[in-house]
Amino acid sequence: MANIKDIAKQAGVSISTVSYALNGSPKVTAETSARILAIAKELQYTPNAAARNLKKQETKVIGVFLSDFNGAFYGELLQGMKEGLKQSGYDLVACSGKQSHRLLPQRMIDGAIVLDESFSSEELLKYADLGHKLVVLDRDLNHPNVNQVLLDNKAGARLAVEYLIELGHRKLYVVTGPKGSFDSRQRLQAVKQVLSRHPHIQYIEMEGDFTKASGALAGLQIAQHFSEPAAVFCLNDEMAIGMYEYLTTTNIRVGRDISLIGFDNIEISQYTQPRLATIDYSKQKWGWLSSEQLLKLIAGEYVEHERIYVTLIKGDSVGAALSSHFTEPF
Amino acid sequence: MANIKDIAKQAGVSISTVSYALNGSPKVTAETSARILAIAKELQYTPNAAARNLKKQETKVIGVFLSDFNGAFYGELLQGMKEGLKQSGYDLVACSGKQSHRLLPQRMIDGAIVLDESFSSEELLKYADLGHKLVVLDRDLNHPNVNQVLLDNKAGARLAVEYLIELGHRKLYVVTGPKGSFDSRQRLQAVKQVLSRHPHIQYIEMEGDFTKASGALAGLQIAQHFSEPAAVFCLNDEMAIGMYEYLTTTNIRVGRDISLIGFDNIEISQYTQPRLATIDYSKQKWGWLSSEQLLKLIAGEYVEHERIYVTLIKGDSVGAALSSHFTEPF
DNA sequence: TTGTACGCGTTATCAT
DNA sequence: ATGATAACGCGTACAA
Repeated sequence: MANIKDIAKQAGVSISTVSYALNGSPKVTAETSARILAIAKELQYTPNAAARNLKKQETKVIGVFLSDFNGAFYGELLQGMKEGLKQSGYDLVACSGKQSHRLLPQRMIDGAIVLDESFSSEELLKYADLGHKLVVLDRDLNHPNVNQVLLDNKAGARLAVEYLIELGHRKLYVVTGPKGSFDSRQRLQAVKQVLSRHPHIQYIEMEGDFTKASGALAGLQIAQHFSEPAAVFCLNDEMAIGMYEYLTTTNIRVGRDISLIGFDNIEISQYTQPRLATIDYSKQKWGWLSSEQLLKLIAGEYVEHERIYVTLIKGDSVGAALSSHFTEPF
Repeated sequence: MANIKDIAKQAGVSISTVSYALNGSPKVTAETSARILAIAKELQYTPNAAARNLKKQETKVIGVFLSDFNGAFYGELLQGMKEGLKQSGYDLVACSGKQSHRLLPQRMIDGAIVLDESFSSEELLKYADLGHKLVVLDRDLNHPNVNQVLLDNKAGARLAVEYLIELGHRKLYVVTGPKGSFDSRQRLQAVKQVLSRHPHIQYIEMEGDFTKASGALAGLQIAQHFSEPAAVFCLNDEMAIGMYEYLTTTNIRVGRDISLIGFDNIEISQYTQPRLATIDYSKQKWGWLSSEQLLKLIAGEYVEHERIYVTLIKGDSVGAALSSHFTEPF
């Protein structure tokens, strides 16, 4: 593997001349430069990143820490991040697992975007204190070196619950995410806020973990005690899909007996019959904005926290509560 | 950010002593070592990867090049790779896009696993010639620095087609993947091999591109000209699911009018009603084996190409051709 | 154009 | 037996 020294030898010049030529500096004559470039190509020269990183104190790589690589969910997000890095000269690498955290403190990456609940906030703060630049998508973390790009979870949950209430539903199941989840906590908080203004609503909370399986399980429990039409708000689509799939194996009809709404608008949600009502937001934009914010942080620019807005997507998985229920005596 | 020099100053020793202590060398007394370690922790010392990589000529990071981050497909694969790297001291980073190819020649990674048709074989061979270690999952590439871990595509396609033929089907649609796809080519070749032994089978080839949308489109075309029960082999599940979803909106019933089989056994496939017949293989094992092979290549060990075996998963999306068709005169 | 110091950790060599 | 000195890996950038 040829290095800058080999080229210098071949060209009969000093290594600094080679470096200048390779970097397009005007300090080298066009002919010398051309000769050097030709030799570099011939020797298949590629700069050694370690040496360059060492000198420049930067790698031009940013990392994304994900809790896992599953779900069509991440695809769009990462795609958006790449979009935000286009022509910035930065590359993106995705990592998962505690092992790879070392990339940050060891400075193999110039900054990181974090979407991994299992990455503790203490650890993140430690890195931020050491000067590392971070963008977090899944927690509230205030530090000059940390920027937040968060979903407007509360607005989303409000939209969902109010939609159900408007349609006349008076019995609401909510299937939560895992205990540690920031998104789940925020969504649940908003649900409770809305419900505090509607004390007549019967509210049943069920614990899930954002997986399809936990949604199916919740569906099973609801089906077992089914007595009257009800609304179900699964705090993410994954669980809503799990419940939907379970319910199709029963007599309970989604959209008639159970009004089901999710959160995230993942790809499958538009394919269910009837279509799953859900809360939508642009994953592309989320990713794009995150990487952009990180670049600014790295550049030392001032950045304010960003918020990703959400919208309600109506779907026939949610039906109107039958008016008979209103007229029935309690 | 503290470096080894700062620690040496604090401890009143030389930097080499610090280095020895940090690396657990027996050349330093236990007390000195303990003192140094304490100071290192206090100063929150973390080695600079660039400096270490420069000296050691390795990064202990391997890269995976993917064509995109979509599809639940990659999750298990990457999970498997991580498994194969456990306790090897290596970390895994996933990349996508031509931009990030630089990580390999610039030696930011010690080797790479490639599952990206858009990464040209010429480029890969160039890197291999330069001494970089590669494992390819999506092409036939022979080079001492390249190892192949390929699916047994041909066996899978044979299983699928023979299954359909055994059930009496005499009309077969095959929906292919994109032209450049190695997997698609291999599967198609095997299909034709089997069919050459069954000249009486009516064979219709349709071009797809491995996306759900292209499967749906193929389904539309089949539905428009539907006249008699037929079998369809979509060369991946993604397309089969797309077709399945489209067909549910028509009068054509999967498993009765159209016998549908896919390839990959992705997660959704087990949830369709009726269950999608498909070809299964362990994505975990594929990933695990790939990373293991790469580690061996990097270690300079001799490795032979590996093959991932496949099995047939029967499902009610495939039904027996009605015997009436046999007794009918031609 | 060129010489050279620098970034930082590793390790062989030399001195105590 | 301990520990210090210095060379090394490679590219960058300033001074000469």
